[in-house]
Amino acid sequence: MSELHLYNTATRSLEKFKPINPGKVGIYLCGATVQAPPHIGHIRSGVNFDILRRWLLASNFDVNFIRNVTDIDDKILHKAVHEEMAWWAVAMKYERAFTQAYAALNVMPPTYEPRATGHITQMTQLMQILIDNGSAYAPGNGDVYLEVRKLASYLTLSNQKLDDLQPADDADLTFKKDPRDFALWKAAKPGDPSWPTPWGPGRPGWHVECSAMAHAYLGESFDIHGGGLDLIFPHHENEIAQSQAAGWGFANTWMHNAWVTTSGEKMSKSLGNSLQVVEILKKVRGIELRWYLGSAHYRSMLEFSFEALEEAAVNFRRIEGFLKRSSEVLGKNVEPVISSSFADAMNDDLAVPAALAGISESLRLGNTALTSNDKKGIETSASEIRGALSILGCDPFDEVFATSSSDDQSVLDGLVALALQQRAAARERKDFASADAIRDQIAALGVILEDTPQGTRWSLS
RNA sequence: GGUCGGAUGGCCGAGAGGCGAGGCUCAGGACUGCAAAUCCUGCUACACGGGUUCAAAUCCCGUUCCGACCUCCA
Repeated sequence: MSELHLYNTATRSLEKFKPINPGKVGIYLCGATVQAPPHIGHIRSGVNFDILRRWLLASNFDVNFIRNVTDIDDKILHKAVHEEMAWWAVAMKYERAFTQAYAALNVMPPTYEPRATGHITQMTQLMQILIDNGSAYAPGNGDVYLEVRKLASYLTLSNQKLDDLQPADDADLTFKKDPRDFALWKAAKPGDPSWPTPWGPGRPGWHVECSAMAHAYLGESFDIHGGGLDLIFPHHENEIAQSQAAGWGFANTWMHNAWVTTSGEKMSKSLGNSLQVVEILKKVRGIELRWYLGSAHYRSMLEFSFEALEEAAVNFRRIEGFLKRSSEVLGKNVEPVISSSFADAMNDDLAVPAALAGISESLRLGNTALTSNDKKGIETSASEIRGALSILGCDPFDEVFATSSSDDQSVLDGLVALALQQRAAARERKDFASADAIRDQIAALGVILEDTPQGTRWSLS
């Protein structure tokens, strides 16, 4: 069996994964800043790292998965004014939207989901450490800044040089020692929410919450830190700066998922090209959207189109159809099995596309076995496919995807069976006109029939 | 200006010196009362120009085009 290798952004290379504590993995994923409903780019990140998590679990690791919610920032405050709601109501509204989207796509709830506003104490402690050791300064206006020029290793993740950065146009040097120093803490402005600190009332800057919360739940050093590519700079760079200036080792492996793009461009609200998860879910099921988002390699840009989405959905239904037919023929749901080819692909930096090629092969063999009623062959293929789908979070037998209640189901089963008896009788007497009429009529109601050597099977369209 | 990524068949999407990834579409065939489903066969691509090599989509040099980040971003 191969061993897990992951691409580490920090070293720009594929590395063999070595957990700090044998058998355990600590992961921190930058979750949502809850200031708008999630679009499919946000949820792709959730899906990609959920696949990582499921693979680690399947590889017998004990996974501590922390995904934060940043529930206080400039945009949330702006949105609160715009929507005429309290800032905390805005944050909760969109946090729920994210939670619903994660659930619809079968993204496992994190081990813990810390909110920034619940960790002001930890942030204050971190800032105190940084001020005490001279890494940060409070110039007296209520802000606290990190002095980036003092850090020898600053910008190593993004491989940039401090002097090459374009200084922000609006950098205010009244209090900052260097325009590139960033705010750990922002002094309270009238009307803004604030929390007391030794340096005055204020609210967190963007980056400090992740350092404080990662430390709180994962310790000074942990295994994997993840997020979108666009977080490399400044967010992750600044997290490293704060944490390492405090003397913490911080993350060993940095993983970044690529974006969902439209017309080659990153999704964003300002471009008007963002696609909300709730909108897409009107066209395909959650499991199908997940299949689509998870099917590309996590480090590759995924160029969104409705055609590609539909193609992925059709492809998934084909696999799903095989599993359902298999369970009918075998009279049971097969147990998931991880094939060695699937394991090899996943161990190679989560090479889902390569894994998918293996699923196609199993599907072909499985369908052939189904035709020849080779029960052993059916079970082997179905098990391997189900095993792969369970890691990808797309197992159609997973109870989270169950749609109708068993009561409704039994009524439906009975009614369709009645129609099938009528049609079978018509076919028996070679009255194909009547048989086809029955098929057409129930097709109009959304029930699709397929005649097989084992009899007629039906499914909802 | 600095940093990072990309360009692969009609479409989607892997690969990273040699063994035609895979899927979708399309065409033909098998099976079938018909349909559906399924299987089989066919469709041999790597932005451009040089170079290295027995061998290049892959490595090197150059070019074009596209995108991202540079303190709001998944």
